[in-house]
Amino acid sequence: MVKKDKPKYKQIVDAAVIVIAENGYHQAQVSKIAKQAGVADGTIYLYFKNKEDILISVFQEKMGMFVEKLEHILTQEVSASEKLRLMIESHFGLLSGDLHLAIVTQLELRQSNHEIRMKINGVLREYLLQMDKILVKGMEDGEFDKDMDIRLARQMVFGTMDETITTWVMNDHKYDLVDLAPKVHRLLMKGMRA
Amino acid sequence: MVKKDKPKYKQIVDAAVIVIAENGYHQAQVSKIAKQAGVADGTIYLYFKNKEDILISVFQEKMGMFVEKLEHILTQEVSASEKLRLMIESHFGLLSGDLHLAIVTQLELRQSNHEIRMKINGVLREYLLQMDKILVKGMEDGEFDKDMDIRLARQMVFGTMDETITTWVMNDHKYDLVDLAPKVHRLLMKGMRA
Amino acid sequence: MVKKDKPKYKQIVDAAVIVIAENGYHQAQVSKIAKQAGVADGTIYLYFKNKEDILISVFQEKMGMFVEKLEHILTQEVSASEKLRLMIESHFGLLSGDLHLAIVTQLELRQSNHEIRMKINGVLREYLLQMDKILVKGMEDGEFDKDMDIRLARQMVFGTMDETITTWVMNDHKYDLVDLAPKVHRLLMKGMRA
Amino acid sequence: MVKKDKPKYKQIVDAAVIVIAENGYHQAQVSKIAKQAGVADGTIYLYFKNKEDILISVFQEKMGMFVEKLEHILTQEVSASEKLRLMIESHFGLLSGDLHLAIVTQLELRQSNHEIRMKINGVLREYLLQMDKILVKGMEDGEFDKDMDIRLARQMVFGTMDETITTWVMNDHKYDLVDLAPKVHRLLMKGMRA
DNA sequence: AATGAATGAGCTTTCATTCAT
DNA sequence: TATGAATGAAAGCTCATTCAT
Repeated sequence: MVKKDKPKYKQIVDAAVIVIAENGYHQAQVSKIAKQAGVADGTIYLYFKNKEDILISVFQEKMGMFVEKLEHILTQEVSASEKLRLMIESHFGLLSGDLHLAIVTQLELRQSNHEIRMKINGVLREYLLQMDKILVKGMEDGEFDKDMDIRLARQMVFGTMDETITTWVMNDHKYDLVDLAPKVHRLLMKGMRA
Repeated sequence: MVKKDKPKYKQIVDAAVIVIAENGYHQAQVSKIAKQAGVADGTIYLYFKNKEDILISVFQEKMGMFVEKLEHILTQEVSASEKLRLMIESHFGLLSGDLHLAIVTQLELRQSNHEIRMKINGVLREYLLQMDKILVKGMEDGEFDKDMDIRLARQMVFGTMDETITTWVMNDHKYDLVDLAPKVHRLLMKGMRA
Repeated sequence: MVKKDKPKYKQIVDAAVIVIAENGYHQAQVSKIAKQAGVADGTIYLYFKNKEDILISVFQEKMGMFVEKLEHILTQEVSASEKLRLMIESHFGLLSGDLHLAIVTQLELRQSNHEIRMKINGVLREYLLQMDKILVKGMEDGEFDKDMDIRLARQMVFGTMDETITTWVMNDHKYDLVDLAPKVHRLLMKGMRA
Repeated sequence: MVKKDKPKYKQIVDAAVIVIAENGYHQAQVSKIAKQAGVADGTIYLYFKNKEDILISVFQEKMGMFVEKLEHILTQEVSASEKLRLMIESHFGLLSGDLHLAIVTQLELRQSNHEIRMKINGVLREYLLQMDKILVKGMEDGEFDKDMDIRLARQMVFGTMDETITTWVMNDHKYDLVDLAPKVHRLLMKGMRA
């Protein structure tokens, strides 16, 4: 049984999300995370190399949920456009359902230093690669414009989603994020349609 | 002559950009900025209230250039689509021409704490308001889809640009950013066209 | 076991007395106190909220000895005049026995800022209240002048003692302070006698 | 014409008293004193060696008034007891008439460092020497107890006065200080009477 | 495995003093 | 004489990490 499977590992990761969301990135001290997790400060270091390792693990563990959902969507027998819609909806849905997580990924974790952000980007890459598969499929099937620059298209899709979520978080979740999914989908589709 | 017009004010702001770009946000100590600016540590405090004030001033001073360019574009007698193209080109151009600034705005300044980012967002808002004017104009003139949600459209435009620039910065400016402007414009236009 | 009972608490308070006495109030840096106490700088902050808290604690801990002695004297079955004598003798004796403490209370701690001195005065008040009990008892028993203004009498007693001790400290303890107690007692008694 | 006679010298000393009284010793920066005096920071250093020199000068200039009054009292053809009464009354009167000065001498200046306080004590000595003359005269004339220890008596007189004034200042001058003079005189006289 | 007391490096800001004008 | 912009040394406090128990 590896460390990641032990109950305290997840306990600490979840505690980190809560502490960061409630206190902000710069006020999320290791001792606070330990207290929230119900363990001693020193115990943290039996499961994580250092504080940075906790933060990256938070992103890995949680991003994993997004990748899994996306992989599931990819196996479905529907059009690329529909897959895109499902992805947006699922992405918005996951964050709507965990406000702490939304705050952490959209606002707080972006305050981390260069090195951590680079490692986070490594984790994010996997998600973007899956996203690319939808775009490629759509172009092959003639649903999306064959002349699209894949990278630009991906940046538009991800940039639009990201900007939409961040605005929603910064407006204190005043409106329903998932309700926006169809509109965002339609807007993006118009841009990419063949 | 107010403080902002004195040569040392700009000297320190420019030094801050260089130091933050080269050392990262968290390694940009006041003493480093002072040294780069060629003044004593204490001199900084004759021109800025505190460190936070330096960082916000960096954003204000530099963002000012973007707003000015955009205001100039808005006065031109061209179509909304053409204005959008000019905006993207000008935005990409300014950052291409100052790699330090690009690093600072796209990566480093986002690591600042909540309070500073809120103030930065205040400055950014002005830019987004100008951007909205282009979108509204386009919708009124029948160039852009009259049924667009302005906020979503703005998020798509800004999100796409932002994501494109950040990717470029994180890839060490390996390719020419301005060259991407027409493609980004075309992609966004397709999405917004009437 | 509360913080005040832990050995390091007293260790740090005692170190503070020595450092302040030997270096002066304004040269008593936290790092010096930590070094003298044989702990790390950070350890100080496990036992004290901040530097101010150390200084107030010094006064509280040490003044506590004076109050205890005085309370003991008050329980004794002797005349008010004799209690006054015992108080003066005991007060002079405690400071004679700890020259560092004498310097700190008579000279250095008075250089502290307004806020600290106000808190110190709070501690001192308890001592003065006990002192008042002696004066009231003496007036009730007909030993002291019944028409005395209690506040003025207390100011004479405390002012004379304080001035006597301060002069002794500033003269580098050249003579024996306790030897002066009977004379001071006689002088004060003459002033207050019925 | 020496520096002390120039108008700016007194201007700065008076400014210092006001600034210290209104802001507290530790918030009385040189620049604040300069501003209050209506001169440039640098000008201060044309009249005073350093900040310490300003503070000592404040005490010298103001204490001079007390010594002059006392010298005048000494020339009068009255009993020692009456001289003592005049001294207390005049001392209380001068401070009652200049609340800023009272705050500065009784509270703020005592926060200065060891060195400054030593120099202040030098100035004070002159006053105490004059005070001794009254006590000696009283003992020679048989008004005061011939067996008194002069130093102790002086400490009682000065300590009582000082404690009385400080209490009055700390109680925000709620009552009239000069009104207390006769009572203080009577109390001290009882203690010293032959 | 778990604890938590102890460590100590690191940084912003103030302000007395100087000196070129 | 007078100015005031510039200087730069100095210190309290935090918190990630360790390690003896």
